[in-house]
Parts: sequence; structure tokens; C-alpha cells
Amino acid sequence: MSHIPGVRQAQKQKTRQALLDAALELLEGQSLSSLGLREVTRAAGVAPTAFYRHFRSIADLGVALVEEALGSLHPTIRTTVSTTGDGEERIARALELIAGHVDAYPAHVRFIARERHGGVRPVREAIHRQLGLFTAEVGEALAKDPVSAGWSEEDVLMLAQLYVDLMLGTASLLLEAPASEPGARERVSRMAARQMRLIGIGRTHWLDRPGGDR
Amino acid sequence: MSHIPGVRQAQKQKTRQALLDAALELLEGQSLSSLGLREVTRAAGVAPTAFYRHFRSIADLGVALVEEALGSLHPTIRTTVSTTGDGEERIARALELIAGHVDAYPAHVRFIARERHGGVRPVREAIHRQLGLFTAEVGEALAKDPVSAGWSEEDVLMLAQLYVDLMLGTASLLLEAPASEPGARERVSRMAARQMRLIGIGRTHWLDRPGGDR
DNA sequence: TGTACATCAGTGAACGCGCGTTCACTGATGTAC
DNA sequence: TGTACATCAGTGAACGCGCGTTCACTGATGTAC
Repeated sequence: MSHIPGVRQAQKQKTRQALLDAALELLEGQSLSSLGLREVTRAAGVAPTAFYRHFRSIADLGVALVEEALGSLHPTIRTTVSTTGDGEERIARALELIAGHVDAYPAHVRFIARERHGGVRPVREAIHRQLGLFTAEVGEALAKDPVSAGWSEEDVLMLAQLYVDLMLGTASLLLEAPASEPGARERVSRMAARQMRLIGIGRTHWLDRPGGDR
Repeated sequence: MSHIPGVRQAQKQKTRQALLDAALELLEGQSLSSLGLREVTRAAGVAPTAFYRHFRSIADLGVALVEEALGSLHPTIRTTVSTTGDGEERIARALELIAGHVDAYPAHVRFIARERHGGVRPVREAIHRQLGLFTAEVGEALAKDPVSAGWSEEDVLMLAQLYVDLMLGTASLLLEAPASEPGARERVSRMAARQMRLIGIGRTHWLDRPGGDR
């Protein structure tokens, strides 16, 4: 049995993390589909052959990056979306969360936005799986609101999807907002806030429309 | 002066188109950032060096693909979005347009969705420029609706952006809906229709909210 | 605690291969007279 | 219309280079007794 990590395991994890970090940094200027194994090991400071001790291929490393980038987000999402307060407060809090995350993990955000529709199938699929989990979680939180009384599960999910897509889109726009012009970020945030507001309004009146409970 | 095309020009255009077509096909399984010049010329049936008679680099070819994929869409967008009819009719028409376009030009749609956040800056920028034009056009059409009376220009644009993003997202989902399961496409369409409906409801009540005309 | 052996993360040389780019070229098309 | 010259899209050889993958290896860490 191997319970306590041990020096060997710890060193292995360190190398693995060095590979992930190096890859993520190299991905700021290219897509995963053009990332080279030697390029990664060179940046990580290990021999090319060491790569195979951790991943079977670059695609495999990409899937690990998806877990790293999105796996840890679940608790944050949950606490934020299930927070109390009226619509405006929630919108402000969600936008703060997004902006904070973009500042703290810009490379992760870029990676997800880029590879969501990227050229490496297993990575694309891993991202869609994780985003599907997020949508389900957001949907659960939304369902608990009084406004959601009488909503079908499908409708709750379509609303959750709208929010999740908007959040990811906003994160990506914030990332591209040039640091040279500080107004750019505020403009993106204001726009996103309005879109959330409009969706919120659509939400409160969803069941008003003719045949609304069908 | 060279007015009438001439045999030479016509042949040149043909080769250029062969390069674009070959590239687009090769891009179904990878990102532009990993597409090779020799790969493209081989698929197009010309010598590698012929490439330089048409493009300075793969990035340059990518920008040309953006024009090809999005440039021709403007008239279609315009006629569809400015069509008459009530909300439901418009939604159905928009979804038909999207589905039709995805069927007619799947590789173009995939290319735009993939490279919108892809690893090649000039291509990303070209796509954003074109999507900005679409947003402006959709905004103009929306502004003509009676519902838009009293709306600020900024609000009209944020609504247009919401629609444009939703359309592109839907197109991408339709593309990935497996042909093996025909219900998948319908499910995507129904979901998108609901989202459009909800946004439309938010739109009609936009000015109702407290301080709505601020 | 000490010793003898097993494990295995990381190494370094070697391989064949396809890459992007250069260069001088060819021969069909275009132009001037 | 015919001729002589210019243009230029596409060719094919050549280059140096970095790629992914294989293999036998080394030496520190782990394990059994």
C-alpha cells in the first residue's frame, strides 16, 4: 500500500504541474492543436521523454487542463449563484466573481474559451461535460427561487444555459479588453449587466405569455 | 489596363479557391494555428511554392476565409431580421435560416466558431470585426420595431449582441448534434427558440422596470 | 538499524520525417508594334 | 494578322530545422527482511 505521498510521488506531482503550467503559458499565443510536446517539456525544464511519464499525448494533457481550469470552479459557482438578495445585487455579485476569476486565472479562462470549440475532440468534449455540470448546478439554484414556481425543468435549464453562456462570453471579452484602455473593461461589464437584467426581466414574465404554462 | 479577366487571372482565381477549399476541409479536424502550408497545397494539388503567389502566410489565408464565410452573409441576415411578422414567426424564420446555413456551409460555420477565440490573432480580429458589423445591422433592424421606442442606442446594441451570440452558439450546437440521433437537432432548435422567446419577453418589458428610461 | 534488491521518474542519443522558405526555372498568356 | 518581347502563375530541387517516438540507461527512493 502507498498511503503517505512519499518523496518520489511528491516530485512526480511537481513535474506534472510544471508541464501543465508550461503548457498553459504557451497556449496564450496558439491553440492546443498546434502545441508541441518538445515545446512543453523545454519550457518546463525536463527532457522530452519525461512527458510520457505523465501524459500519453498533448490531447491527454489538454483534458487534465480542463479539469484544472473548471473542476475547482464548482464551489465558487454554487456559493455565488445561490446567494440571496434581489436581482441587481446578484448581477453585481456575478460580475464581480467573473472579473475576479479573469484576473486571478486569465490563462485558464483563455484556454477554456479557446478550446471550447477548438480542434481537439477529447478536450472539447471534456469542456462540454464540465459546462453541462455548471448548467445543471445553476439550474438547481435558479429552481429554488420563488420566481421559478411553475417552471418546467427544461425551461429552467434553458435559462441556466443562457446565463452560463453569457458568463463565459463576458469572461472572454474581459480578457480581450486592452489593459491600455481601462474604460474597455467597464464597458464590457455594463453591457453584460444589462444583458443579465434583460434576461431577468424575461424570466419574471415568462409565464405571463399566452399558453405560458404549456 | 486589365479589364476583362483573361485566362491567366481566371486560372489564378481557380487555384486560389482550391487553396481556400482545401484549407477549409482540413480545418474540420484541427485549428488554423496547426494547419500547415504544405498540407494545404498537397490537398489542393499544387506545389508548395505556389502558395506564396496567393497568400503571405496561413494567417493571411485565414483572414480570407473569414471574408468568404461571413462577408456573404450580410444580405441574408438583413432580409431575415427585417422581415415582418410577430415574435413567434420571426423566431421560426431565424431558426430556419440558421439551420439552413449550417446545412449549406457546415465547414464555414465550424471555422468561424472555432477561430472566433482561436490562436491566430489577425483571424480573431477579422471575425470580431465582421460580427461587430452583424451586430450593428441587427441593431438597426431592431431599432425600427415599435417595441424599441424610447430605447437608447446602447441598449439596442446589447440586445443585438445577445441575439447574434445566441445565433452563433445555436449554429455551433447544431453542427455538433450527431447525425446518428435526429432528435438532437430538434432539441437544440427548441431550446434556442425558448431562449429567443425569453429574450423577446425581456425586450417588451425592458422599459417597465423602475428607472427604466434612465 | 542495516543490508540487499526492486521500482520507476527522468535522461540522452538516435531515428526518420515533414516542415517553411529560397531560388532559378519554364512555358503559357498578355502586350506592343 | 504576325512577330518579338514581357509578364508572371506554377514548378522542383535544395536547405536547415524541430518534430514525436524508441530505447537502454541511471540513480534516487521505496520495500522486505
